[in-house]
Amino acid sequence: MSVSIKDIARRAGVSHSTVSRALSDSPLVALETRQRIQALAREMGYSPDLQARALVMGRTQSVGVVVTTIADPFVAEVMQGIEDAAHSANYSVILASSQAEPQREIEAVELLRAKRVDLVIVLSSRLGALYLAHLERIGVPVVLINSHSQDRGPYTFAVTVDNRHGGYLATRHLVGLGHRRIAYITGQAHHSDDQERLAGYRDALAEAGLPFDEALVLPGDGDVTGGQRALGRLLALSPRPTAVFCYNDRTAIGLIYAAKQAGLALPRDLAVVGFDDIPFASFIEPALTTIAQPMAELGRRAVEMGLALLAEQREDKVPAASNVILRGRLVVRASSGAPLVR
Amino acid sequence: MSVSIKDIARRAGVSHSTVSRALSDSPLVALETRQRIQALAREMGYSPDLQARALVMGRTQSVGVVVTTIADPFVAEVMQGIEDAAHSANYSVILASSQAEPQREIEAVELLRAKRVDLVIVLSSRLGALYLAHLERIGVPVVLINSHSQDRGPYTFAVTVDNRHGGYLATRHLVGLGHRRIAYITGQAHHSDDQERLAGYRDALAEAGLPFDEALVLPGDGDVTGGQRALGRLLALSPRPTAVFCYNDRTAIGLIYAAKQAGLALPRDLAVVGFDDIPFASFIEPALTTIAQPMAELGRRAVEMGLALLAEQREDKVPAASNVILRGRLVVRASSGAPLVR
DNA sequence: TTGTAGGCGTTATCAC
DNA sequence: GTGATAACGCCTACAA
Repeated sequence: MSVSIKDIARRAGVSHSTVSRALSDSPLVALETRQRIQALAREMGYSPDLQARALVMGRTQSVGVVVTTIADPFVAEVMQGIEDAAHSANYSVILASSQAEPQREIEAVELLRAKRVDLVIVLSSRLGALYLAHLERIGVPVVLINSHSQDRGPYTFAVTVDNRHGGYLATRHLVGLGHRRIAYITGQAHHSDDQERLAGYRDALAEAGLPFDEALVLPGDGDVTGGQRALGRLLALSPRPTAVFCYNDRTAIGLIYAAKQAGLALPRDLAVVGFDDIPFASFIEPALTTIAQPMAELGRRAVEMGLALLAEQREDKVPAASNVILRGRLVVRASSGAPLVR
Repeated sequence: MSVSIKDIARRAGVSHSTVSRALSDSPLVALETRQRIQALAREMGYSPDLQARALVMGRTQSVGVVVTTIADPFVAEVMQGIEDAAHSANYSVILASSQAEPQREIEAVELLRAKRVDLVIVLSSRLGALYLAHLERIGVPVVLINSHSQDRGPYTFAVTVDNRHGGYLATRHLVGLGHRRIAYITGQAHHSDDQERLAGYRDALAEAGLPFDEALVLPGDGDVTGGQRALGRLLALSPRPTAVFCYNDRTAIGLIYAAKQAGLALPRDLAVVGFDDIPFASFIEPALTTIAQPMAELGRRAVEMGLALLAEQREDKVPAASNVILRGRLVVRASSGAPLVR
């Protein structure tokens, strides 16, 4: 079928080991033969079998990525960063998506293990301890992106965005505009990202000497629909909040959509701040003020950290790496409005 | 490192071939031993090495996907469909992104070839004949999604959306609302998708007995910025068009954004129709009327077609498959407005 | 400077 | 029923 080093060896009248050496440009083989063989290989359309090589080398030069769904702009952007960094390091990317179904999550990990990837990156967030244990049995470094886990194995690390700081920035911005009653719409329940953003929200309130009011924390689900549904509860509050910080942009977009349908004038009647800065945040009306996550960078850093861990693991060193925490930045657009006049 | 069938064989006191058979549940091995070995394998945390298996089986059970960038909502949605179908068929997905750089496009194909993927899916659209030739040297079935190519090899097929029909639907919708001067904003130059959508636009005009006016075809670039820039030329036309059909949603979003900034009231001053129905099409203001492409289905069908081709190739049959053309559907939202009163 | 031989983890084809 | 043995394509001691 496909041409192998043996085929080349036969045509070149040398042994296959000489071909192998020549193709890896080994100085052990005479320059003349080396070039002759390389030319021949090109002419014959040789393509090395990476699997065969991986089998003997004990490394596949590939990184496995577990996502819930790739059809999420946030995930896709991070993926872009991963692909980019992997490519630079001469690694390839194997994608496994779990659709957030526990069963498929296990299958995904099992697949990556069987593929003998050198490194696993998980971009799922909601991983239980059991799942994590399963993940670590795979025996290669694991890097979690924006996912928390208290007890990790020795080669498991995380790259996260500083949620608490982001929540603080968002809320401080609203406080700075003069808002006193600021609501928060949560993401999925019991999600640590959510807890941290909420903590940042409380930090900013405390700093401004504003009381924290449990009633201003409204449940969302991290998606557009959650934002839409939250509007009703928000309008029912009395006095009505003048501003709202949303767990993420999708929630904010849903909220804005519902608010406009309800006849509110934004941002005058309600200032809105999101989180993520997904690609379309600037194209909704009003354009969304948000905390920009360095998505591609999250991906890049995860790969870099993983490769560093891999190197250390190979030398049996205790990993010197530590978790990476990147800060997001406040992007002010129209949805948070002008300073409040009272 | 990792436990192999030989390790299991040693512990079970049998030969490694028996273990191999037992693990594939072969009836050749006694039920009792079979179960004993399977239990042992589970206990020892055995994971089959897919590469070793692939080496001897001559198939990797993996599909390679070439994209320009995964950080494009359209691409991501199609990818979702691909991953889904691949998973169902017990195939894994290897992602290679080209960033639309010719150099990396070649590298991507080379990588997939070296990985010995059983099937390649290309989602890039702007592929030259040279690139295609390179692609076919890989020797496995190739399925193009939304990409055209006049001369293909025997195992190269395409899954496309019916661009002409989509362009027709979009334009007919505007005609039906009473518009007589309808502009078209193109995508990237010389892109066959673009030519086809334009052809559909002309079909609808012709059907309605409206003249085709070259001056109403304005250059875009397939992205948001192209739409933004097109507004100026559109406003300079006299008489000014009352409606516009855009090559894709991103173009339409850019146009709408610029139009609002210029003080136009949409859709009253200008009715807009896009193409794709990307996730946020319904959240911009006014919500975008568009042609919905069955994105996930494009991906699924590509995988199915590829696997069918693979089966035929293995039996050395002339492929019975033919290109698949899926129709998009018109999704009417606010941006195309109410019927024109004149 | 080159060739020979062994092995990576599988499956498959023989014998027994 | 089970066990040797070869083979897949590659790399790498070790020998020559």
